[in-house]
Amino acid sequence: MKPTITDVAKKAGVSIATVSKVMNNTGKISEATKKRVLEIMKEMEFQPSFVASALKGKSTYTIGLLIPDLANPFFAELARSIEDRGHNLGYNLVICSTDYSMEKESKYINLLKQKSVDGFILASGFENIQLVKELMEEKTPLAIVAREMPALEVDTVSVDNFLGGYLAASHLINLGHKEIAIITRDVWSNRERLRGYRQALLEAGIPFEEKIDVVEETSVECGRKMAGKFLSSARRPTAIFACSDSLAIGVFHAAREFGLKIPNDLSVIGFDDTPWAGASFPSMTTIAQPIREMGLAVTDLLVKAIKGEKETKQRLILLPKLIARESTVPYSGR
Amino acid sequence: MKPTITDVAKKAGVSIATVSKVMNNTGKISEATKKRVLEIMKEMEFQPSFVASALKGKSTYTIGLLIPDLANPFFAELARSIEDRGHNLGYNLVICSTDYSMEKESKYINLLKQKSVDGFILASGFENIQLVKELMEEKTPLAIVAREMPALEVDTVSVDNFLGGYLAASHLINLGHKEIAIITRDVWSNRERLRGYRQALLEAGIPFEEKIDVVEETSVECGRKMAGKFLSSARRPTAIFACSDSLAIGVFHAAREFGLKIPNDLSVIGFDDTPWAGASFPSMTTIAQPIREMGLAVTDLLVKAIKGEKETKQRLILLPKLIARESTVPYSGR
DNA sequence: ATGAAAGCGCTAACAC
DNA sequence: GTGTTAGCGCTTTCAT
Repeated sequence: MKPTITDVAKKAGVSIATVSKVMNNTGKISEATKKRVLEIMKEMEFQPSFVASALKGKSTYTIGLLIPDLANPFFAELARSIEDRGHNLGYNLVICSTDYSMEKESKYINLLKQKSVDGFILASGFENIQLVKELMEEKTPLAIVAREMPALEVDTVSVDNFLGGYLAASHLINLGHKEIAIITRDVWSNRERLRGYRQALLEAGIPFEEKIDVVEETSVECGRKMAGKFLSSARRPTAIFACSDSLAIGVFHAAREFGLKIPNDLSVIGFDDTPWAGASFPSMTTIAQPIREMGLAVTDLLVKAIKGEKETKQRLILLPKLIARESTVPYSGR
Repeated sequence: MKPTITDVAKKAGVSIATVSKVMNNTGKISEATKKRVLEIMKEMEFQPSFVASALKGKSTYTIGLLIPDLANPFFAELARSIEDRGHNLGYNLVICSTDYSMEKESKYINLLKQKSVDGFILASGFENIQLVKELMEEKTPLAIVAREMPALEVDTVSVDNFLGGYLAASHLINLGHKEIAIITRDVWSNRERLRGYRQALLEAGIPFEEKIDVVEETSVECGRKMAGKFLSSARRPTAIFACSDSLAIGVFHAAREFGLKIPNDLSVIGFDDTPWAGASFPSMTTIAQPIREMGLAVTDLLVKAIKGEKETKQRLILLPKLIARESTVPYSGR
């Protein structure tokens, strides 16, 4: 069996209290005993049990991350950056994919509470606001990322999705496009992007003709199908703004099916700047989210909350950036 | 504070032992008290603490997953499938990215052992065999996925990488290619693919001319650079087998830089069948790994081991499949 | 500077 | 059927 604090104490000829103090660097102990105990611990390969100390009310050094889908490159990257910062700060990550299901959200939250995680990071797509409120009332440390909850006083790191949509549409408008379609999804972030898109059209005096398509799922296939609808319509758009890179890839496919060349026959802009964007052909113009920075920042926020080092809550809004590549060009008549 | 077993016992007017028995459905209790206790538990929203029961030697219902990089689509997908099956069986997943570093491997293993995870799933890229041996000696439940450790008696789920390499090379050979280069990486899975490639060449009587390039990292950029070397060489290959889809995407880029059309001037085949493969242009011929099946199977194996339901260890080898798309065509002279 | 002892919330013998 | 009790491995007062 693994050695326990009692084994160490016995071997060192001291009490378990002394060993505990040495481990935690608390209380007063003579240099001599400290050194001896430390040696014995090394010798026995003693590893204190987190479970036992957690039971005494200390941290589990584990944080729960709830995201819609780990297999989605955006969330995978986000999770990775949270993992990195977490590990640096001594925390492990339990990851749960919710598939945008409120049922799973509350199931996982409850489960992780039973496991005494130190806190939660809730990522974009977390829909159950009521649950968030309950967590806050219980004073469970909590931070939100890639999502905003305007009505709640909660630490948040997000990207300005409105600006992102605005940038995307403005880019196309500046290139001379007037028939600009948008493919979006009915989730919070996409709704903001849509607002930004509308605002840009409005400012440019382009009539807003409901060239909107709402997909059920953020997938290449959905993007393809929806783009197909646009491309087969009477007045087909000269540019399409897809609210995610994978949707945009779907647009690429649809364009090929219709014998349309990107970017000459159709400009396409995506969102996220996942690796796909740079790897596609032609390479994709897109709106980059500072994913890594978001992950790092939200982890710092949560850990500070866990440690009680913070007084005031904050909202950090990072700005997206236009990455102009090859899939968008000036409009050149029909 | 959250109610404890004592609170419930008090309110129900029974002993904590009774409550415990009701919770765990053990021992003998009258239907009447059982019902009453259950009601009180619901009423108080009592959630038993995993930490406390773990301290008594029971499961933590947490499994540790060690993978090279969560942000890599292959591993993200694998992790997601493990997560799914794990959740169905009542387990949570702590994910640690090792970046192929033995140092991180042992750091995370130790940390998770302190946290009393029930078992480990070690994915491809786990290099520290010695560490695996130690875990086995300690009887820590353990399973390996997407990787083989031929010398170890350990539950394993992997894909036949040799066959994968063989399939890829054979496909190109059957298309009439004779100058077939390979871009690979010095990790276990890729070494096997290389062996398969060599075997196919051997059988076809094609002299093996060391048209091999070993990259340091599985990235688009590395693929691009390495392919560049081949394409600028005197006798440039007519086909390239890249040992991963991202590497293959790099080859796509390089080809464009050299003014070569895929597939007419150069056939390219990848490995993994990540979403990139279907989404690329032209769409990529590749070798598909049954990622999801691997994740499910390895989780089942581990959980059985944790529960002590299994006698014998096993190795499950799933077979890869050629997905023929557009990036490979028959060789048609220069 | 060190140790004895009282738990943290729960499980599992064992007694009644 | 139900309750008493002794821990699991550790932290933390409070004596000494």
